Amino acid sequence: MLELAVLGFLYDAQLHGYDLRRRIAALTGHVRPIADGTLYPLLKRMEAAGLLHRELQPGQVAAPRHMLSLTAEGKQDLLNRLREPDELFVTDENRWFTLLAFLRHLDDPAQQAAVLRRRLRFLTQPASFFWDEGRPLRAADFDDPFRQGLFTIATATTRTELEWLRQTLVALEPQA
Amino acid sequence: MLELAVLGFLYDAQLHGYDLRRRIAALTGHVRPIADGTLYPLLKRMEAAGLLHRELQPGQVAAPRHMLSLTAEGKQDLLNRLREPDELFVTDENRWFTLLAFLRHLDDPAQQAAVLRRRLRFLTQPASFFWDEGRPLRAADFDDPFRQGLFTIATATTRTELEWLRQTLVALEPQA
DNA sequence: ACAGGATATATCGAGTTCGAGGTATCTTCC
DNA sequence: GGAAGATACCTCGAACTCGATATATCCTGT
Repeated sequence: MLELAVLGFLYDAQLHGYDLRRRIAALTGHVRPIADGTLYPLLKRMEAAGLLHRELQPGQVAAPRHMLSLTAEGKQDLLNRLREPDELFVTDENRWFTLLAFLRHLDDPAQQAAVLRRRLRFLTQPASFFWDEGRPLRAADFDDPFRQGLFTIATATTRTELEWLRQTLVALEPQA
Repeated sequence: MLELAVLGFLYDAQLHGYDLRRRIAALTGHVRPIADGTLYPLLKRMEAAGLLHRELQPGQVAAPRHMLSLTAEGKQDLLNRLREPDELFVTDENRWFTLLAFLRHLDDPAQQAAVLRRRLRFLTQPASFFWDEGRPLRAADFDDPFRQGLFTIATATTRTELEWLRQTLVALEPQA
């Protein structure tokens, strides 16, 4: 997920690590300020893999910045990840949102639609947070307000997303 | 998060590892079937820490089951985690949902309300997925449908949750 | 003049997680 | 009778993440 976010942000603009870090923190939900010890080694790995290019820009504001940009290979890698995301990116809320943030980079509406269809398929499968003997439990099966809240929030989210998905698919698939 | 889920499920009933694994997979969103290699070592660590008790139940259905239950210390540990969750459990969607699933075990309505208030405080802070020069960007700042969808879904979710939080707080805090 | 905080990058060790592989039993279907 | 698949547990190495620690500059307030 982190790699996708790095690639996605750099597709638009050159950034330095510190800036990248703030943007990723905001995107993944203000929520999960990724550690220095995670980001900088990741950037080195990605540079070593030929996805990133690094350019030293001495003393702009404070310490010298390492301006990062995508190589041709890095751009291609981003597009591949967007076109054929791992199943986890379709099923996991956080990863799916990260993918959505950058799906516009995938230039072909048909390919964008195909990704949305995978999410649609996932969301329309029967699901529940709790099961008893193979039977899915519903909000009415609980008397505590917290699990009811869980269901209330999840249901509202799913309904909103399904509505958006269907509308957007109509716009992306002109005649079908 | 995993530890909280293990403690939460075992607070209600004895379970064996395999069953626990299915329940956790369903709760964390069908989405993230945790690996054997994660769960079993975790259970061993928790047993070594005195949180779990293990009892061998030979050949019920297939291989012998290790029925797990909470020790007194394990129950206390769950209640502590629910009463004073780390900040990440308040801000990260997945963790917060896990916490919500078991908040009923915390018997005191005042303590439950205090936890909900922390979430309320977090959700009412200004937030955005994207920023430009310190200014939060809004849905209208984007012309691609995917980022607009991101905002649409997030807004709907937050509104639903805020409504639920406020209603539930009224019920939990009788006169205040 | 100097402290504190933001900017900016980096490394290291400890702890976690994943994925692949292994073992064994029971049930179902052909 | 045998294969396949679900049940049930386990270990190991590779990879990753976090938190602590370090360094250095610039800006702001006192």
